Amino acid sequence: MNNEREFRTVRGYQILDAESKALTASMEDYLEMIYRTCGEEGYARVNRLAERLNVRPSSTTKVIKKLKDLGLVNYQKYGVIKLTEKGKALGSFLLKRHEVIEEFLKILGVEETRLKDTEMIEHDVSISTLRGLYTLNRFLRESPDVMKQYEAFRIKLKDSDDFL
Amino acid sequence: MNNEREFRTVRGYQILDAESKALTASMEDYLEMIYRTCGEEGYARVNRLAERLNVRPSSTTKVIKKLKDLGLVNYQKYGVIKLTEKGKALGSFLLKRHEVIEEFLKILGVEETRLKDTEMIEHDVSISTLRGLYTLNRFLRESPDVMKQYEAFRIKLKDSDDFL
DNA sequence: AAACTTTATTTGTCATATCTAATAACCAGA
DNA sequence: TCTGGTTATTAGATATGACAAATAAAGTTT
Repeated sequence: MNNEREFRTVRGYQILDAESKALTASMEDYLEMIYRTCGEEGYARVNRLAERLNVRPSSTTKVIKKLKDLGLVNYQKYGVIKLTEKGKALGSFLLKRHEVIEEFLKILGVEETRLKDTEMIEHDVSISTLRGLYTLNRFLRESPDVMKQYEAFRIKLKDSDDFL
Repeated sequence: MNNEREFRTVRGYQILDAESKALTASMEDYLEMIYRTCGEEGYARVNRLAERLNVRPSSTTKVIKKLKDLGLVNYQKYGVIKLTEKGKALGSFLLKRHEVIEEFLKILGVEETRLKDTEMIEHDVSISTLRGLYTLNRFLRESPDVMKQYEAFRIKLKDSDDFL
């Protein structure tokens, strides 16, 4: 048997991805938040981002510089942060991705940890998985009867709980 | 409106989690692989783990030491690695979690990147999400008719593709 | 038991992503 | 225009998790 599937540590993938020039998870978080903030407030600033992301302004400055180097934002020292076209496109994808995952977790019935789970998971889903989630969301959204069956099943299982 | 949800970067959560003494993603990978390997081969060794995880033995040594400090494995220099009772319990949970996620991705129709996605996502799901996935897997597994509907829906959507 | 092979450890490096403390630039009111 | 408050940057520190190269211990073979 060649049952040796290619396992990797998470960090292994991060290194792999960094080589193919994608954003890091952290940069994705910042970009997504810039996109949100520009949408809601017209522009973004270091302190505002830091506040919304629960990090220090100094950390934010560093990341903004990287995003600028990648041509995703326009920015100069002490100024406002705005997205380039490229940044808007990416930002909009990131936000959409977030929403797809969050909707899915809502369907699953995750309440308490939904935002946290979304923020953890969003960086790690491939396009393929994301499409799958999107499709499943739609399927369940558009089939209320199935959704009802599912909810009934969930409740039924709640007591006869053989896992966890 | 107090619409200020508590956003965090991934690293933000990692730091939060580290304080509550959980394993890091990396340590989980190693522990899961030790569990697999002990199951399949009776025991684990540094080189074997390094090989299966696609890392270097030197990296492995470091992590094994940490797992030992946490009371999850028995190990001494140049020896074999075995799980403590605590380690077995955790390892078994980690493997189960892996399987739940992988089954779900299979249902979603993720093929190419299924293993990779699983390995990325598994560290990031809460118990609550995991339960949800487990339940959904069972629901779909036990309702072949719904599964068929879902597959039909997926195929129908494939052409009229309004997302990605 | 000496030589050779396999296995594992040590040491030092690199990159990411955070933080704190000190400093600098900007801006508005008196 | 000076000056105080806000905003942002810089510099230096810490932690994680990976790597390679050199070294050391253990095991095997004759």
